[in-house]
Amino acid sequence: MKEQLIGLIDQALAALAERGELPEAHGSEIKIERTRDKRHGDLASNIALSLAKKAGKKPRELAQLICAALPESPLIQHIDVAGPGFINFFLSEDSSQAVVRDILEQAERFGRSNVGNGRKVQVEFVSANPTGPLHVGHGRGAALGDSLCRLLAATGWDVSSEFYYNDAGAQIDKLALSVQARCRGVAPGDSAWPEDGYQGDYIRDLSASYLRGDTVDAEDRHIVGSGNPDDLESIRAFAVAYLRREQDLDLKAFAVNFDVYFLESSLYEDGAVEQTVQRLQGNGHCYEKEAALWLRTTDFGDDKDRVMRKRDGGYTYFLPDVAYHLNKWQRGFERVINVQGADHHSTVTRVRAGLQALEKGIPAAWPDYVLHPMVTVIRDGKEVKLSKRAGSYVTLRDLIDEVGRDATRYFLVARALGSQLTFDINLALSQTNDNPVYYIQYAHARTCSVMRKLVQQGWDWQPERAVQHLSTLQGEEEKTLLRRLVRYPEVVANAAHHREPHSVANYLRELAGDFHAWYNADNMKILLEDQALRDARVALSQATGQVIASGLDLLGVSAPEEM
RNA sequence: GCGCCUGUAGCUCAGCUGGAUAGAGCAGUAGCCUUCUAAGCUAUUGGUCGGGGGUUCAAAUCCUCCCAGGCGCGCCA
Repeated sequence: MKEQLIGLIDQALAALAERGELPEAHGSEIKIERTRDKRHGDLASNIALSLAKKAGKKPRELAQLICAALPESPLIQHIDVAGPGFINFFLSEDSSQAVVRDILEQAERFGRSNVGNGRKVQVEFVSANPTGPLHVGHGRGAALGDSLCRLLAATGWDVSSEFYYNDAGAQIDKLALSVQARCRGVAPGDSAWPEDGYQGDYIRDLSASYLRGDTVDAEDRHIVGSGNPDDLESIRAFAVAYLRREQDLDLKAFAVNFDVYFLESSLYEDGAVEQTVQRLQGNGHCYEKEAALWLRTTDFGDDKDRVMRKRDGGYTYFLPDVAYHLNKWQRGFERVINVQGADHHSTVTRVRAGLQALEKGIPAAWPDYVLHPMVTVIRDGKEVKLSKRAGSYVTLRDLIDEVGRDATRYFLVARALGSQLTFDINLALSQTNDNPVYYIQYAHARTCSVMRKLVQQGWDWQPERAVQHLSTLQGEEEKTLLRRLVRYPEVVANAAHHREPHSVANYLRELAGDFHAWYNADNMKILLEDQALRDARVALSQATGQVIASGLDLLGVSAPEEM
């Protein structure tokens, strides 16, 4: 739609240039925008304002000239020059009514596009350590990452979702020691309790399970606890599997799936970590200092150099991170998006610097990061503290159990990325207008209810017949709803491009509002005796239901048929 | 101290990347169910867009300096 209008304006400008009314190479990009106010038409261009100076004419005068030079088009009903010199386009009714036909024909494909053109993109998210259950912060990452995957897939990308499983390193040692201590009856606070040990109740449950000799069936591993408190290796393997299984269950309850689980330990096993060190040293970006091996990341924009190999010979987390991202690059992902909590933002420059030092031709801004601040949870107006170590804790699963998956996902994804998110449990539980999840789902359920009632009354409805009567959709509320539906493909495309799922959530709330307003409008009834009117209104209702269902699916929220 | 993020109605937040009179929901006020789901609708009150300066036809949006809050600045991840 926009492209077609831009084409028309381009033709007009060329015609004016030919007549000498405009300089030949105006060099201004033609922009078309959705108007905010209905009185300004459907679309508007500021081209006359931005060209006025170069043309040596007053903006309104220039706008008039452009309008006069615009070719005729069936899309356009009429054109206005308004305000300081905007050109407002009022689209013909046919063009907005036609969206109903498009939606009914394309069904769930409506709104999808192919800008990605089958290119590969990887989205890494959650990537929680197997040292405890997932908390609400992970939930935000999961909701964002999964929605982002769906948006990218809807715009033609070949998406692979990945969970980086941090099953090696010091945190895991700490976990194993904490479990061992519990096995031996040592409790947090005792003198024998390991420093910085994990204190949560789940550690106690875990050790009891280990001592019983339980079998753990996780996604990728099956382990039997030996029950021997002295066997730290056995404890470690059991604990990792046990917590892995817990996280699998959390993610399943959240309806989040990953295509690939990548184990950090595999980077050690196949020598990738060692090769990465050698490559970095070979490239001359390393030096030894105080018995540690450093990478000169300051050569690549970092504010200080980083240790790769510690004095004790172990690697810092940073090095496997670089090896991991090299692996992603070698797998052919030209585009990688890492979704992380903002508390990890210092890794961004570090990982990129490490990749640059490899001298593999990786772009300096690769990979992309989506960083989200952490989540605070409030209940009854009071904050619920999150602390894994201390064990007072709102897990993701607690939240799903209490408020449901749909509400949890919606609230975690509906806020702008950069904002600190306050999850209000009471709000998520409320079943009124305050709660946008129910508001949107209710609109969808109503469209389904209309269809059920239609069948009950013995009428039939066929999309092919119905679309012939779309011109009867003349009410103000109907026009508003149509205008909203027309926008859906742009909303999806923009949300994917800017990596902002929340704009889909906002759009759906507005769409649901337009639908409810129409449904409740004076003298408005969908299921009328008059077949032409009934056909058209059912078509509009069905189209709205389809777009709501598609949009909710992008957020991972269900669209119930009745409530 | 340095870096990143945030500041918009009493509250929770949008604001389509520079456009026209800054918008929703909640809360407040006044109305709407013998009619397709009232988990809904209609009307209405409410603003120095944190503050100052700058850029231009045009700034909540871009630049700059302050103020306030969050996060980070480990041989932790």
